[in-house]
Amino acid sequence: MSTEAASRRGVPDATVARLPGYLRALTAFVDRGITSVSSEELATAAGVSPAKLRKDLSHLGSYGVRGVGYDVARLAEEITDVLGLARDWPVAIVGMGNLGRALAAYRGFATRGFKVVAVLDHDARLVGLRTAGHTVQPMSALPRLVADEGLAIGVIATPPGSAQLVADQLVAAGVRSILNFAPQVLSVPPGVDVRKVDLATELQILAFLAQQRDLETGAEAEVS
Amino acid sequence: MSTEAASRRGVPDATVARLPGYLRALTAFVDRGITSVSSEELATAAGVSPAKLRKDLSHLGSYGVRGVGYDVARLAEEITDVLGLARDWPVAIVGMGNLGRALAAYRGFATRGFKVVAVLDHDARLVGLRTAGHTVQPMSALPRLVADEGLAIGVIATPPGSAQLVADQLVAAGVRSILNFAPQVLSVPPGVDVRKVDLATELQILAFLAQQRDLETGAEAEVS
DNA sequence: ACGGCCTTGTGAAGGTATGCACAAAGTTGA
DNA sequence: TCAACTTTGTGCATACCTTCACAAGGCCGT
Repeated sequence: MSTEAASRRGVPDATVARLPGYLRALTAFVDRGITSVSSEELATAAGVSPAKLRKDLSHLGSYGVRGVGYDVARLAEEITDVLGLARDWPVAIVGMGNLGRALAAYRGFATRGFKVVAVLDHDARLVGLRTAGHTVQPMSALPRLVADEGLAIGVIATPPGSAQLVADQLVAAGVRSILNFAPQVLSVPPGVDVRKVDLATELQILAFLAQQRDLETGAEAEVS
Repeated sequence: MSTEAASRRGVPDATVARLPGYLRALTAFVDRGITSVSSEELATAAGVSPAKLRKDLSHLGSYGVRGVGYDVARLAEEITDVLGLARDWPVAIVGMGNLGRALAAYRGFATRGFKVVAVLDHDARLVGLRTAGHTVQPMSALPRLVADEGLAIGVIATPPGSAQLVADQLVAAGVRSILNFAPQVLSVPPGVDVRKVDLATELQILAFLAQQRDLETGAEAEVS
């Protein structure tokens, strides 16, 4: 894939991608007052197999007790630590269209280690408007946000045509983590991480699976 | 068109996940009036390596010409066909909160093989309201939508607490493809496909990568 | 007609991820 | 104290994915 592929700190990429799910399941157990879980219970709650869960957790160290299971609070803290969520990460959302406003209003940030410190838009007509408790700022505010607020993560919620420009501006300001909602491949220098969330891609994969299902069902019907 | 069923069944998951990206890049080439591309050009536009692209396309059959490249229109048509996008898939969006409304207003559906045939909400107070050209319908409308409109894909944009219930209702009505935006593991019977889009998970993965970067930079500084 | 030049398609190799099965290790109860 | 029980952690085998390197194959100029 990108620059440094494989595993960092010995934790495989596939495992890292599942850790947030484990953390969410653990948080739910905490809320229900459950203090200890087996790999089977946690795996079910997270939607994976017990073997996979144990293998994943083994990459973080030994935090379970044989014959008993895992201490919910301790494991949650360990995963929080590994993911780097012990502190809050300042996030800025760029692009105040429908999606940008919905993201700005999303309440899930605060409880999961993130804090929206600013919302921005390239369009001067939107600058100054208030939405979801934030005043829309111009792109020129980026350097100050990085310097004063420690802005570390940029969320791109613009139309695809503006996404690369916004990415360039984020990178120029010193942001090195980007979450891109625009259906557009971004080119960024080494040392900058980009992750992509794409509705159309997911739907198209579902369409493929659905068609596959229909074809196979038809084939079976023919055989029998 | 000739070797359909046989070759498509063997398309690896990882390849299927990249096909939408190739299709998008090809569409962009069509718009620019370009009729032929090499694996190198297409790979760059899609953000993958040329070798990976060629291997992926080889799973669909031989649609390139050695020494020349790929015919843009023909390859786009082939991928459209493999993904099952030759026809439009009827989609319903459930949950008219901020995210649901943003999704309902998203214009990318129509051009990519999907058609929003209905938006629904469990809350009776929202039923009847108009948003983005649709009238919000109650959940009880689902069976009719499946029967009359051929509804095939359900998008869940509800709070996590309602997601499982909505999934159950979708499945009961006959929907077998679900795109879940709620941070909640869904349990569905065999034969139903669920894909998940989760903002918080993606941000947490970015946080992990950012922390690794910081740690490694620090470590290098110590060494030198 | 044909040799030179390109780019595809693909075997082979290496690397990752997954699932199985069981030994290791801790707990519980008598 | 100790034996029986439970569940973790992990070695191994397998499947999957990616990358490399090059032979196969088609076009173009002469």
